[in-house]
Order: sequence, then structure tokens, then C-alpha cells
Amino acid sequence: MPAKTPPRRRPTESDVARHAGVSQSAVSRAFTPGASIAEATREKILASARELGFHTNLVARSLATSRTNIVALAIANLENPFYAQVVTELSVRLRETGRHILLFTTSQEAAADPELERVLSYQVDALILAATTATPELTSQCRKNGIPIVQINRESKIAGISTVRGENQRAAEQVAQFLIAGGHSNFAFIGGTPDSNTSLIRQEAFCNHLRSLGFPSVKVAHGHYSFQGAATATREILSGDTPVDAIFCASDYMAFAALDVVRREFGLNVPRDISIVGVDDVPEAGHAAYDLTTYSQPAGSLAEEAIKIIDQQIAHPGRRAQRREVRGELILRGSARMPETSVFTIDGKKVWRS
Amino acid sequence: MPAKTPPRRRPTESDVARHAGVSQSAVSRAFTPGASIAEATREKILASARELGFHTNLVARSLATSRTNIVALAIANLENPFYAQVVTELSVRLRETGRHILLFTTSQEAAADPELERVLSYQVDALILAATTATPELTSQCRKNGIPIVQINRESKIAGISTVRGENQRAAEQVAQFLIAGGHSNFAFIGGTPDSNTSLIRQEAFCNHLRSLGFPSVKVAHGHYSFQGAATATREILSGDTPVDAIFCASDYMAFAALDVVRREFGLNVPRDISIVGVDDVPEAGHAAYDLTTYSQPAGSLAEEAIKIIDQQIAHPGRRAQRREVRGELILRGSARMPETSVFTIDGKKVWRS
DNA sequence: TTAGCGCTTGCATGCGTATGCAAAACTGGC
DNA sequence: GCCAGTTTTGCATACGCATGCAAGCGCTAA
Repeated sequence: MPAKTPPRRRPTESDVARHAGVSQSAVSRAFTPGASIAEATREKILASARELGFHTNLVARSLATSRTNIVALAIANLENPFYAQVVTELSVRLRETGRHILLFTTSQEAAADPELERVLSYQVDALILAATTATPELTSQCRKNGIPIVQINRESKIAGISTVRGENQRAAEQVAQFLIAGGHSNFAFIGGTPDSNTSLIRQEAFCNHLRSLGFPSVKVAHGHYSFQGAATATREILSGDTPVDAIFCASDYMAFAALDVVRREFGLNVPRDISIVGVDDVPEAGHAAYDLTTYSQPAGSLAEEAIKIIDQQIAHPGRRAQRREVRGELILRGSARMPETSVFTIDGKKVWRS
Repeated sequence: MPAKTPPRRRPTESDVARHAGVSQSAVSRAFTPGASIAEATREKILASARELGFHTNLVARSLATSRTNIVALAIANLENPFYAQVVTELSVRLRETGRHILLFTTSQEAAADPELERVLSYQVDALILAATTATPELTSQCRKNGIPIVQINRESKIAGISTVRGENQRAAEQVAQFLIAGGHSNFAFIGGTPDSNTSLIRQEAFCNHLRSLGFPSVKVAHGHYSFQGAATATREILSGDTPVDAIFCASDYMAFAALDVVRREFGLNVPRDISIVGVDDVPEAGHAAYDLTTYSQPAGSLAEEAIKIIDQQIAHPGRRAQRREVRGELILRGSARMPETSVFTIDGKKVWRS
């Protein structure tokens, strides 16, 4: 009966050292960029390492350096393609600096997610939250441990949390202006969760702008950032007794649901009977099936800014939290009636100049 | 000038031990389920830990136990909602056993991704590949180090890699049967990448089945699993001189592109002029804008089986690689012409019995 | 009262790498 | 050929936790 394959221990630096006839520290230095080691020795060591199939044990390195090069990413709503994009963009950019993502999928009300406290145990270098918010406890714990937190697309009332977001205020106002120019007069808004301040800011900017221009009050419903939720919200809005000829949705994903319901269940023609506008400009918004007019929020830029903030906070631990805004623009497509004037075509792209 | 906040070192077990008047090992045991420790001591320690804000340092624990409780997940195509679902399902299930995901986004041809070798450095407990395949080198490295590999939705010619997939063969045959029953006679297939064997198996089963029944040869084009790629493939298929009245796509995501092109660019009516069928049954397939007929491939089951395999491999390191198939079913919606017979409505759901 | 047993506890060491410090090996100039 | 200066190297220890082992403890039974 053949002996079991020995549980072959992974080679360590000591193994490599022995094989190359040097000390363990030499091996360590051979793998540390900028360390003091002769080129010849270094090559001899790398050769041995290759031969033995050695790979630096990052766990041990992390213990010794107390840096893991791991960033925790908590994300809700991965089914929303916008956040899938955010994940991808973050991943690509972090990889450029040799870092990786430890993924936590959470519910929207991460406020209540105790699981997130585990980030503290994992000794991650930073914490990024997308579509969720940190609890005050988590925040203070992280601060105590010097772990910077950045929230993407969610504001926070808590001090100490940095924020990256799109142009919520401007987006809402531009959309309002655009819909007015398109001749609409009965507006509705589909928000995310009632407590999401991103959604709230958009809602208030949208409503205030319209109110200040004398339009009747905006119908508001909440889609909770989910597809089904938004579908329900749309039904609610269209079933009321006041007519609605334009719906502004707090995300493209919810706008898709609105389009579905408006067309299939209410038999309306878009944009003849009703206009629908979203926010994000996810790839799907450009697909023929939706052809959604929307205010963009570039995932790549959000990711980039988030990482910049993290890096700064790591470099200057004392520095206070930052808030950054990333520019977007109104993307004209077929889901909203075009104004008769002020629409120009530049480089084959339609643009509206208010 | 006020002193800077001291770089407050995180409390360690020794700190807690001192505070609670016990030894460091006692603290360790207090946090190790099943360890030998008196309940009273344990509580005293937990109290101290809470007071000091102590959290187990998982890096140190990992070094000591040589288990990280981290599973590496390499994923291509996160923009395809199917894989976003897979990620979520894996995340939820792994969390149940206290594990987390270290995310690697790769290109489809991960064959060429050297970045993945890093999983070896991170000492992960297992490696899951979704929509990509491992290189032989990576595979042997992993085997040497006792890291099990599971591929989701991609077969592998390499020994030592476990596999979880949907019913590729049956799916293709069922779809062929269904389209025939719907009265179609000119078929096309849009595959993923030419070297994806998942796509190949579907293609061959589809084509062989039709050929054996005497239908003209199936037009084949490759969409490379991307939206734009599938759009191009669709144009290619429809621009030929032979007519096509049914397209089977290797994924829902590509089917969406086909629908877009067929409708917008060729002005065809679906399903009157042409039928389109996908595979996966992603949530979007049920949305009104697509209403796609498709063969399902349950992401949750795939995730579950993948984890089961991993756990077995970890428990029995010697055991050889496994291949599992997860059941799906044909989901009838509006993108494909209904056969005039054999379609029943069960629980409000349409079902086809060939 | 004491031997014996089982449950708790602490001691000591190991996990694999990084790094300050001092010793060793070079280097170049004279 | 020798010395001062510069690299390069090895030694020793730290990082924070887990765990085998033996000592300590309380309790039961004789």
C-alpha cells in the first residue's frame, strides 16, 4: 500500500536559504524591493526559490509588517450593474499597487451588519463601503485602529468617514430643467431607501427646483434600490389620481423597472406618454431595450478617488475625512422626450445646453 | 503644541491577559470554540476584551494555524449579471462558515494571468474560478500546496481541477427540440469564446441534434461572452445570405445583445420573425424589456456545490477532482415562438413537455 | 485524610518574515 | 599591501496567536 503523499510543507525562506547557502534574512531581502543585497546573491536566491517553488508567505509578512495590502470592500446591491462596475474598477486599480479586495456582501442596512466588524480582525489596510453606510461603532473602532473608511455613493453624518459621490444636486437640477424643457409638467420621483441621503439629496434638489418654478408637488415613492421595489413604486405612482408624465429615478437600475412597468403594465409609450430618467449611466442604459436618458456617474472615477483618499489617509493618519464629488453629465437617449430647442449633436452624441 | 495621538497599538491577547489577570494562552482559548477553559474565566476575559476593544488578529492566527479562512475567487465577466449573482451566492454561503472572499478580477483568458499566482502567497484555503480557467502551472502549484481548485461553468482538460456546471448538453438539446417544435428551421448559434469548452459543448450538442434530424447546418458565430461581441456576432449572422429564424445564445447576456440588434438594427419582430433563446436565466431575463426564453442555470446551486467540493477536498486532501452538474430547466417566455402543442401552464408558469 | 481523577491553567515554543545592529567582505586610493 | 569607507551579510529578535505538555486545582471515593 503506497504511502500517502507527504503533506508536503510549503517551502519557506529558510528552505530557500539552505538551498542557496545563505541566511534567511538574505532571502527575505532578495524579495524586498530596495533592500540591501548584492545582485549576484539576489539572483542565486531567486534561482533557488524558483527551483523549490517558493512563494513569499504574505500572512507571515503581514504579521511582521502589520500591513496586509488587503482592502475590505463591503457592497450591497451587487445585482445593480453599477456596483458590479464599481467592484471591477476598484479591483483593477488596487491591483496596480499590489493590493487586493476582501469582499463583504452586505444588506443595504449595513448599519445593522455585525459581520463587518470582522474587517478589524482581518487587519485590512482600509475599508471601502459601496451602497452602504458604516455604523458609528464600526467607525470609531476603525479610527482607533487607524483603518481609513471611504463610502462610495453614500453620505454619512458620522465624522471620520470620507465620501466619494457623483453630482447629486446638480444631476437632479439638470434633470428637472431638462424635463421642463421637454414640456413635462407632472413629475414623480422614485427614491432608493428613505434613509439613503444620496437619494434624499437628489429628491430634495429635484423637488425644490420644481417647486421654486411653480410646478405642482412631485409625487415621491421609494424603490429601495431594488428592481421589484422600483416596480412597485412605479405602480403606486401611476395608479394615483394625479397624472404623471415624467419620472426621475434615483438609479438606472430602478429606472429599468419603471420602464418595464410603464410599458407592460400600463401600456404607455415612452417617451410619448411619459419620460423616464435615471442616474448612473450603466452600460445597460445604452442598450436598445432600455435606451435610457440618464445623468452619468462614472464608476471608474469614483473608484479612483476612493483609492486616492485611502492612500492619503494611510500616508497621513492624522488627516481628517474628505468629501469628493465626481463630475457627470446628462446623457440624452430615447427614454425622455427631447426639448425642441437647445439640443445639439456633437461628435455624434446628443447634448443639451440649457 | 499638543502631542500627536499616539499611534495606538491595537490591543493583543497579552494586553487582555494582563487586564484580566490571566495568561495569554487563556485568552487565546477564550476565543477558540471548544477549547478547554472554565466558563467563569472565559467571561472575565471576554469582558476585558470588550473593554479594551480587542479583536482577534486573524493574520497571526492564520500564521499559527496555517488556515486563513479565505477563499480566493477569480472572476471574469463581472459585468454579466450571472456572475454577479455567483459572487453574491458564494459570498453568502462562505460567510456561514466564517470564510471570506479574496477577489481577483481577471480577463477571460486567465490562462495568461500571472496575477493569479498570488493566491499562493496569500495562503488561501481554496481557489474558485468563475468564467475562467486555470493554467497547468497554477494547477500544479496549487496541488503542491494543497489548495483545491474549483471551476464554475468552465470545464478543464487539466487533471486535478474540480468542476461545477449546468446541464450544457441537455440544455442545448432541449432548446433545439423546443425551437423545432416552434416551427423553426434555420438555426444559428452564438458562442462565447471559441476555446470555452462550455460554449463548445453547447454548440456541438445543439448542432449535432439538429443535424441528426436533417436540418440544414447551423450558422455559428462567437460573441466572446461580451455584449458588444455578441452584437457583432448577431449582425454577422443576420447579414449572411441564408435566412435565420432562431438564434441560440450561449448566455443570457449575449442573448440580450442579440435581441437589441435584431430589433433595432434589423427591425425584426421577436418572436414572430425570429426567436432568441439564452442560457442562465439571470434576473434580467424575466424583465419585460427582454422577456427572454432561456435554459436556467441556478447560480445558488452552483455556488453551493462548489463549496461542498472545496470542503471535501480540504477534509480529504488526497481525494481526486470532482465534476458536478447542476440541474436547470427550460424557462418559457416571450422571446421564442411557442409550439402549438405540449405547452402547459402549471402554477401560472408555462412549461413545455416534449 | 488521602489517593486519584478530570478539568483548568500557564509555560514554552513554533508559525514565516522583517529589520536593527554589528560583523564581514569589498572597494579604491595611496 | 594597508586603511578608511561602503556594501553586503548574518544574528537575534519581534510580530500575535495556537497548542503540547506538565503543573495546579477542586472534588469524589475509599
